[in-house]
Amino acid sequence: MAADERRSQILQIAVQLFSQHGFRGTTTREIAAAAQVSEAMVFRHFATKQELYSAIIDFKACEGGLANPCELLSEFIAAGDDYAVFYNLAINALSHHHEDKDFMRLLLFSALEGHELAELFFDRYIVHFYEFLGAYIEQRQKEGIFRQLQPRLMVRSFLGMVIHHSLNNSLWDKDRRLLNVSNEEAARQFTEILLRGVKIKSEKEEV
Amino acid sequence: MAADERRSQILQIAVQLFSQHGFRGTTTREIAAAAQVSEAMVFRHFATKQELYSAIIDFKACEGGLANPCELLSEFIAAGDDYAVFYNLAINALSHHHEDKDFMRLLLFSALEGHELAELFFDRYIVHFYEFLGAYIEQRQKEGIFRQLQPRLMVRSFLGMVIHHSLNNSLWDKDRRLLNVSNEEAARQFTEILLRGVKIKSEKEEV
DNA sequence: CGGCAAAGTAAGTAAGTACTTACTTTCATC
DNA sequence: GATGAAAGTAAGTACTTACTTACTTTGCCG
Repeated sequence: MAADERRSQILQIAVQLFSQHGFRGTTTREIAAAAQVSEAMVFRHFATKQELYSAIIDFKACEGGLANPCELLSEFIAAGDDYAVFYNLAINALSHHHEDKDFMRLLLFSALEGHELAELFFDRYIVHFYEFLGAYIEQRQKEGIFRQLQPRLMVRSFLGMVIHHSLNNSLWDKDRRLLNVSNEEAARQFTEILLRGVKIKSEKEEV
Repeated sequence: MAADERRSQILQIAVQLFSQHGFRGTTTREIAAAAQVSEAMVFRHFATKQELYSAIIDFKACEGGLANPCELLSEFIAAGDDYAVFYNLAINALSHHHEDKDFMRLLLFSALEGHELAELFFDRYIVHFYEFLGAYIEQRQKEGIFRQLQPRLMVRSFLGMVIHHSLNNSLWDKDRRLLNVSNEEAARQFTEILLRGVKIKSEKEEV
């Protein structure tokens, strides 16, 4: 097998194992066995276990666990369609989380274990996202559509509903004993609650 | 030192270490060193590392990381004061999370690592909490105060805002670069957003 | 005091751990 | 078909891990 081929194979297997058991809970032997090569092969491609973990950061972060929301949302923002902005944000996040559970686990593990992935992801994505959505909210406030609440606290409220829901689904309530709703239904309700909660007057009043 | 005294000392130290580094990331040697006893002493009190971890479950779960909300909220529920119900719920949770960060980390680690604490906590507290608050919401819907949304999805929305906020504060945004608000302010805004979002008519319209 | 159980330890053990070394296989190119 | 570099491995190394054993100290009660 070609070098870079093997390298990326090992990397993908490592992603799975690290996301399932964390950095300290995953052994290089396990990684080698899962990739069906000798341990020495792993260390030929990644000098240390830490370097392998760092490579995962680039791999996963570049893959774009959270796709740039600017492009996704720009048309709805231009149209001033608040519902579409938040609904699409939610549905996009929820389905991403559902499809790539490894990434969420990886992120949580790295935050708990204090690895750099957590910080890097925060700086590279979360901060920008708060700026982006915060700016939009501020504009809607100036336009007299949204109430004068702290924009970033609105961002946090909405992200909270969405992310907490994903977290629950993939960590505690895997068999949906507690709450079994489709992503669409959840996204719709989160959006409705937020918009009714922050808009100055609700134009529509359907149930 | 008396046996049970030492036992609980080791236990408390183990809580700290396990919550900081997880089960696999914490060694029995570290625990012994932190308690300033020999490793053999640890194994006299807890036959295995796993047993020590299980003892933590009982210790922390009984300590009541999430105090029974029924008592806390019953007077506001009786008075029909929705704002007080949700505000007090939020402020109580936020300050608990702030004071006992170990517990949240322990819970997250155990969910990720697949230990029994996660399941036990879910069964013993979360399920009942959803039932309790869900029932209240259902009643308010029958009284024509709340809109006909899925009660448990409302619970999730509100818990999402609160818990996600705590999680952010203690995992990613420790220095409050992204959002720096008091617990009171956060609780107030989460409550306002939820209640405006789910009530049929908003009686008050102050900014 | 003497005795004795409980509190405590030093120094192990066997099975991991990350990582290395010294060697063999594969295979495209001249 | 010979050659040489890259792909691959078996068998280590030095150290850590959870857990044990055989022993010493402490303090209380008659």
